[in-house]
Amino acid sequence: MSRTDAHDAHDRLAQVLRPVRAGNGFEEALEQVLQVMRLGLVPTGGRLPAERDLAHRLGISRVTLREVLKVLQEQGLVEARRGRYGGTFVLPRAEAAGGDALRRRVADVDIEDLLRFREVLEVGAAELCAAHRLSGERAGRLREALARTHDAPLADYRRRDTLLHLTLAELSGSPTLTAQYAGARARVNDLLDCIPLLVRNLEHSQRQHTALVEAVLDGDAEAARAAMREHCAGTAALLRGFLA
Amino acid sequence: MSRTDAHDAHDRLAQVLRPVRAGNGFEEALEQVLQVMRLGLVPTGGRLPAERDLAHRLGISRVTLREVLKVLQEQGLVEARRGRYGGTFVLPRAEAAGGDALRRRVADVDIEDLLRFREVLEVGAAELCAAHRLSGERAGRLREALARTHDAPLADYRRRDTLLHLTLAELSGSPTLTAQYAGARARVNDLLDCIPLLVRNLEHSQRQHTALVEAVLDGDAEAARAAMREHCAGTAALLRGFLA
DNA sequence: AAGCAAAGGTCTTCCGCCATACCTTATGGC
DNA sequence: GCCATAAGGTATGGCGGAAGACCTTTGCTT
Repeated sequence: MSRTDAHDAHDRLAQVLRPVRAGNGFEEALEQVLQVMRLGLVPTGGRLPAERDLAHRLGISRVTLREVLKVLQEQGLVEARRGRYGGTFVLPRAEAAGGDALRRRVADVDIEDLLRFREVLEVGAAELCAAHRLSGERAGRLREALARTHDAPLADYRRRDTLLHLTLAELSGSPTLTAQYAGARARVNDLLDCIPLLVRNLEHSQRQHTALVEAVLDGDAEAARAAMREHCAGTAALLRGFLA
Repeated sequence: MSRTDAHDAHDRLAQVLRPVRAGNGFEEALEQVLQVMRLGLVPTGGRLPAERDLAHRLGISRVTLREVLKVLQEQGLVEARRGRYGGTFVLPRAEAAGGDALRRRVADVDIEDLLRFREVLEVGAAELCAAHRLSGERAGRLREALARTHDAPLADYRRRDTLLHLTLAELSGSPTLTAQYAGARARVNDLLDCIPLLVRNLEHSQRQHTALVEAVLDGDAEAARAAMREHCAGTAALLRGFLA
């Protein structure tokens, strides 16, 4: 083994060998539940899965999950209701709520890393979808998701936007890609929560969405990729501008 | 919340809420160490990081790591040497060794998912690298990695090929992308280990590598993307052909 | 030849998390 | 109006894994 080889290998080990569990099980579970809320998969007022179910899905014990939910309750993010048809419900975000936690999370995000990774996933998903030529039912889901962003009240725009992109990721046909995108998008949403929502950007975004969906449905991979790249570049520029 | 909305959310929760720890810490650590070996980051005869160091990097205790290493020793994959300048060394693969484990791992891989995800990452990395216009030192690393695949003995080709692609991923400037690619590539290598290595494919692969690197160094994003997509499609077709 | 340093090998203590069972509350159906 | 049911709330015992100190081996350095 040459010297260069050894050097390369050493550097790479550092990149590949990552902690097998980021923090303890509790923290990871907390991140996941927060992710579900940040992605808007459970909207304000909606109910999270029952504790037993959720714990099972996350692969943790109910005791640990309840630790997580306790924290979320204390932060005023969710509310537990007892009795049949009870559950854990997502509360409307009380502005300041979680502000500290948010700022802390955002502080140690590598923004360039995130934006690049996100772009790669999104552009790739768009291209795959276009190349597949989405079948009727799937094309319908995409159109539906797009339409929902159009008649969205301002307060729900981010959520429906997220859902549109998530739909595209799903339709790419790679569950791994979907999961990775979900994680990346949750982090992007954290960043977006730190900057103002400008109506002008929103309109621009709408046009790009429309062009993107059309390209995908036309099976025009080139155009789909270009549209998505432009769309991502827009968000990226916005975030870099406000946060850099 | 409309019915459709609820339905979507339910389906998506299943995709996003994944077990917080796939198996126990031991199994995850085993996967990671195997990954390092499968990627060829530590070549045959090479030494893994010291136990204390490795355990620290993986975020597990030394006791647990030693469980992992014990298994690898029993499988004849590594050898422990005591004393100063001792360590855990990777043994030459004794053909049958790990064959069972390999077949088991391969059996429950979603091949389409993996190949799609891999293509997205690779194509994205190539495009990012081309768009960045690699600086001198970084361009040098890429050229170096390419040259190493050219004068590779057949037995070491897979490893150097992996290292070339890994270099490209690194140069994309997104650590997350690098890490994800490493994981995906380790799984791809598992699949490749199940099929014969054809010299004809290898030559073809070489030409594609050369074209790819040239495009990247030229800063021609279009060409880089096209070259990489073709390259991935080649491997994918090969794997689908042999394993489908 | 002595000894120091760096590695693997061993042991003990303690905490976190899991599994399980059971209690309490609220609602809709009979 | 009762009560079955589905949800959250509580308590207990057991085990896996983390932390850290220590022992043993070996080879280079002086």
